[in-house]
Amino acid sequence: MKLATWNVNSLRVRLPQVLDWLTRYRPDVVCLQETKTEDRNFPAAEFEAAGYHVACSGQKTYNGVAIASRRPLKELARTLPDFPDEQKRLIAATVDGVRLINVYVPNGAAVGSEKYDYKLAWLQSLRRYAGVQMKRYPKLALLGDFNIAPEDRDVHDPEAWQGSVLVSGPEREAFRALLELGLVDVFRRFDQPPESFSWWDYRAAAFRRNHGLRIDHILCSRALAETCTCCTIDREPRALERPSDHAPVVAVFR
DNA sequence: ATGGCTTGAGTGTCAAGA
Repeated sequence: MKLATWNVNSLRVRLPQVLDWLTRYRPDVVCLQETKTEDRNFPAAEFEAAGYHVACSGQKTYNGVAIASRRPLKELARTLPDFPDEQKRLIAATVDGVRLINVYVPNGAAVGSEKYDYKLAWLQSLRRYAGVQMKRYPKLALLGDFNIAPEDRDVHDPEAWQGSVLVSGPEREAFRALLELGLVDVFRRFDQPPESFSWWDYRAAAFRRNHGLRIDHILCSRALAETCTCCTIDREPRALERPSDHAPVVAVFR
């Protein structure tokens, strides 16, 4: 199984790039974030024509997540059980016995802000949900845009970013708490190029200068991680005209 | 240099992203 995650920053704008990427890379499953599309406007027909089943949870203007899968999507869930919230940031489904939890973790705006507190509370609730789901589904992937760079090597300029949102201590602790459930960051299971990032600011030629962060992740239960044969970041779509600011992350399982 | 681009909403200009 080839599994991917991609924050597309507006599915309406990025749909041609997404469909082209699906046609060329043929992932079995792709998890999308920041679709910014209400469910009634979701381009389901285009995905189905490309050979994918789709499930979405979207809203106007902000957030929104979706899963496209070549095999049927079962046991769909769209909420964190103990976190009542209007923001559409999670969608879970089972594909061929593998549980997939696709998340768009809140950005957090600035350390100490209301949005930052909301991010940490959301992550605490996610940890509880992931723990419960892992007991029920031995093969599980928690993947998406985590808006956290877990270590300094995931940051182009750790000194400049020191203590700020996306890298702050409490955010990294929340990420480690997910790993402590037994989840594995499969990207780090393999040798990777130095300065591997998944997001680059649109401004200041950040992509050209590789001024990025690694904030998009594929975390797998041990049983699933054991079958992972590679995990890579595909930088190509980031170099296109009118790109998303995020690149897809892809993992392959035998 | 707290800017720098991009998107959606909506038609002037701002919030939000990371």
